Amino acid sequence: MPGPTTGRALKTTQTSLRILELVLEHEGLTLAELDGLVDKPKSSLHSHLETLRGCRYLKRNGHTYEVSFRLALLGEQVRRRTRLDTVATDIVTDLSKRTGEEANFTVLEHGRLLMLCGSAPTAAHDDDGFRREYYLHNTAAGKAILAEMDREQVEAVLDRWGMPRETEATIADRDRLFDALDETKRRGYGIVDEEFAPGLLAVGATVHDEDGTLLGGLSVGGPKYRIDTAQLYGDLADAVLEAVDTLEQTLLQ
Amino acid sequence: MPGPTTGRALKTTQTSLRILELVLEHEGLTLAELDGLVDKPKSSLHSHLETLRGCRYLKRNGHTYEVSFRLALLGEQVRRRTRLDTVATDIVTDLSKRTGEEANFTVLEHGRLLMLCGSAPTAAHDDDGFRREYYLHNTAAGKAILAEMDREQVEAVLDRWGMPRETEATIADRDRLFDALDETKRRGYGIVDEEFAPGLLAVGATVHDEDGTLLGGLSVGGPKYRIDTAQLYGDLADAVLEAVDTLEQTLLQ
DNA sequence: TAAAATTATTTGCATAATGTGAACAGCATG
DNA sequence: CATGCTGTTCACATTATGCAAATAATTTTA
Repeated sequence: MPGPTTGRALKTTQTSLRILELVLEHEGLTLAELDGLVDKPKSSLHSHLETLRGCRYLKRNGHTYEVSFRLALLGEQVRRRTRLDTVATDIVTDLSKRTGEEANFTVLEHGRLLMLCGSAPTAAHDDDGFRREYYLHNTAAGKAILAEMDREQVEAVLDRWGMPRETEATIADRDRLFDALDETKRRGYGIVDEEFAPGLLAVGATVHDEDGTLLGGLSVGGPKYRIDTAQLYGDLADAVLEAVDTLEQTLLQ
Repeated sequence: MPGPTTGRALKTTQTSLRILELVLEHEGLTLAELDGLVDKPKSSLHSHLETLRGCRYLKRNGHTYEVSFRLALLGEQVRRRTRLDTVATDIVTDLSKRTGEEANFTVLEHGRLLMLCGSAPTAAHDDDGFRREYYLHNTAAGKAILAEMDREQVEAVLDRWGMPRETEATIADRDRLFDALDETKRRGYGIVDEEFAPGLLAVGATVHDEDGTLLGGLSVGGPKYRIDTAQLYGDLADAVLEAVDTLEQTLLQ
């Protein structure tokens, strides 16, 4: 599950963090329950849990472990560090109002998209227990991002995360994806036609740093019964590209 | 720095997490800079950093490491798990409006108080880089909480966290603290008179679970020039106790 | 442009720290 | 009172980590 690292990966840390995430995902676990989820002896799990507790990442009520509120505070620190969050929020709400559809801003990290701000989490399956974390191959913004990477980078992303099917329409074949990405590149923005969720159409485009670094993506979408093709490639696409522009402009102030 | 654990503490995990927190605190660090902060060889630090990156807790731009946004998402998961957050927010704003002073709700965790919701972080020194994390011995809610613990538990808290001076008035002596706690117990709520910040008066009381477990504290406070003693022990104290009551009532619905 | 300095990364080795399973303890249930 | 269940401890084997020095990559300086 942990990704590639330069140098030597510390397995102790890896399993500790995996356990932390399991506790978060399962909203409180006992040692015995964890024992069923992880292939390690109880005594090892015990050490990890108690170490995480000692470091104030976990706490316990009786026999069940829970993630500490401290994690929430630490997380907010991360948000506060950047202007990105507040700036994007305004632009996303504006984009949503203008188009009448749901909009969101996602950040590219480790080959996934994390929703920083936007409408309520979409219909996506809660596959990793977290929501708000998306693949690149089946999202509008994600495809726009992949289209900007060179083949090598794309392969690296796919190697790490695969191409899980979300719907019937999800592109699960590398060659077909590369074709789609060529098209995306020519077009200048990404499209998903029910590849992410049944009945969902969306447009997405990439957002860049002041020095051209890929930050993430902006996207709008809605149900197919409300949006037709002309709109998707027309008004909606224009709105997204315009929003990207204002966002990038605002960021370099 | 890590606290006591039952069982064996995993040092690898401990230092990994310490490094994570250092990166968060210092808003991006290079390996070389970290080398100055932690007493470990560069090669070890490298392994920890890269492991944390592999697990998507850190990312890097060039040579500087930063904490991933993912931590923000994980943190939000923690908040979303509980009703406490939303319920307390309403009551805190109400309390603040009624009294005209700043109010906040803090949660007890690992012998510290974490501000879950409330007015902007108070004038406290940013001693652990995080703000929003308070000691028990020099806060109104904290003293109310300590007053409910038995001596053994109080000693444990003090052993772990000490009694750092925040101001001249901060109680830095155990015996004097225990005297103050006896008084607090009789009174039914905690008071700080410039012990937390110069010129700041505050009242705080404990908040309990549906089954009587200590959850945290609610408090109101403001500058000395606006609040006199009669008010502090009168209207303000009453307001806090009333707010605690509604909060607890709402929680068990 | 070359040399120097600064940074990150790799590697082999010694050893400490972790993984392991079995034994122990603590608690509720029947 | 015994029987399950839970979590906790322990001694041992082994592996994974810490370490220091060497290498590589990069930037700075001359």
